[in-house]
Amino acid sequence: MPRRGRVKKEGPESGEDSDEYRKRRDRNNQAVKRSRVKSKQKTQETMNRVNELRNENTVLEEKVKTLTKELGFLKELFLAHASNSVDSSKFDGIDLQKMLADDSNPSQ
Amino acid sequence: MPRRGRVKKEGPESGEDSDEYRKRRDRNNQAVKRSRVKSKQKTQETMNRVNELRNENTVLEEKVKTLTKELGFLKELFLAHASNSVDSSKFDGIDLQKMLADDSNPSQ
DNA sequence: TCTAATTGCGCAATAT
DNA sequence: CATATTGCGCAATTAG
Repeated sequence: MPRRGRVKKEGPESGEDSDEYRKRRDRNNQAVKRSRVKSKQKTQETMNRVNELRNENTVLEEKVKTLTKELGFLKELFLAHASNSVDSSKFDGIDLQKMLADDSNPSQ
Repeated sequence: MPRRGRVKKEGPESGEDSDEYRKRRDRNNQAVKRSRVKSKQKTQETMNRVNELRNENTVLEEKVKTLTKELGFLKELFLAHASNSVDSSKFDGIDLQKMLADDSNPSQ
């Protein structure tokens, strides 16, 4: 029973003509907006993350600098006072020889 | 000398009809593509930057950890051997009293 | 004023 | 079957 001008459905494509089509389009447009907002937020958060990490990095670098200076000071102090006769074997992963070496970066 | 069928310009809107209009549209479409490619690249680079910074951060944290441990070791070593009679005033920005204090984070 | 770059928006194809 | 994502073109706006 072929009714109407258009035979059956005229095609399952997205271009119906109105009514249900329009409803679907509107909902998709909303989805598109949501998706794009989300995308922009993510991008923004990533940029913020870069700044956070750069700050943490700066703090850590200063920390390393300070610790290195203090370590150098203590080494010199230690060597100046007495350079041998130590028990050691009390701290893990530390090589006394290396640590007391005169290079400014023992642990690398 | 008004030529052509349309009187003058028919309106400065973007919808001329063809020819020059089409040319402008095509050029704009190209510009849009370039702009979007660039935008995506920038986003990608930002994400890469985050990873780089996280790695640097990890390295620095390990460095701080190691230096802190070594420093603790040397302090104990120093205190165990001799806890007084030092000249100091030889290194800038270092407070010997604080440094030799028993807290594990002297410089903060 | 013109051109290129950006940006918001809707459509449709496609991915989830 | 519905929503989410994505490429694409249009037009308005911005920047140069």
